[in-house]
Amino acid sequence: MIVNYIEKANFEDTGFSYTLSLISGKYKMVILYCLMEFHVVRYNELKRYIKTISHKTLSNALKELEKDGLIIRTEYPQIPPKVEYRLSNTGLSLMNILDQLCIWGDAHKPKTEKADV
Amino acid sequence: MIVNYIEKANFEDTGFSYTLSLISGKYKMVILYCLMEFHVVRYNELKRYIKTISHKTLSNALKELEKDGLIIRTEYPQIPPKVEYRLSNTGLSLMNILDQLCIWGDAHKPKTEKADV
DNA sequence: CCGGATCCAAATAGATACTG
DNA sequence: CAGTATCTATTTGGATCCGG
Repeated sequence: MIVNYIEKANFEDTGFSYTLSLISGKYKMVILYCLMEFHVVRYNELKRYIKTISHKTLSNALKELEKDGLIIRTEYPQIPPKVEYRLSNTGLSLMNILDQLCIWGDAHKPKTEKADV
Repeated sequence: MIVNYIEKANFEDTGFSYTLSLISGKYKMVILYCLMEFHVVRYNELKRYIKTISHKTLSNALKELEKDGLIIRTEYPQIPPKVEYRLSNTGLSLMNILDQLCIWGDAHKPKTEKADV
């Protein structure tokens, strides 16, 4: 199945590119991991966890993750506002796979200055 | 293990980000799939397979893939030059994992107007 | 044939100010 | 509190010319 990618108009419409499009961007994965760790997180809480993220990047990423069905946004209509984010089941199922990328990466990552270099 | 990402300076130095850095870019995956399919491929051959890739993008991608140890470049010192590319064992081992991303993506990709294809 | 070098366009990310 | 709007900086990919 993997082979068809080349023929398929440069893999625009493949499952692989679809998956990658969900997690592309500098911070989406970090957000997902935060949600996995803390289960239910409010907007500013998330922003505090991911210290270096900007407002715009965070809010764009959250909107896309929600649109793609990986996370669930719950808004409480009150003053002051309260919004909570958490992983959907789809999001959770993706995390299992992404975890394998971590393991592979840890195994193959070049050791920095330790072993020999 | 996955949880430490948030603490780890925004996951700069994690296995996950390392893995993603290897395959980031618009065409790296396509190149890897080509090599997986055709085993040993010359530069211009590759360029013909991936019709829309530009010269610069292809050569940059190949250099990085080689530097990262995913592919092997063999140069034949002759006129005209001949250079062959193929997957390394490391590259091959990564493909197994990436294949799972394809499968997940195919399973979760929203169907577009066509029931099945 | 293989690719480097250069210049340009597009996409992505960050800083900051503002709003219900 | 939870965002949006705007303007800029950085990164990325593409087109083209040149050289061994």
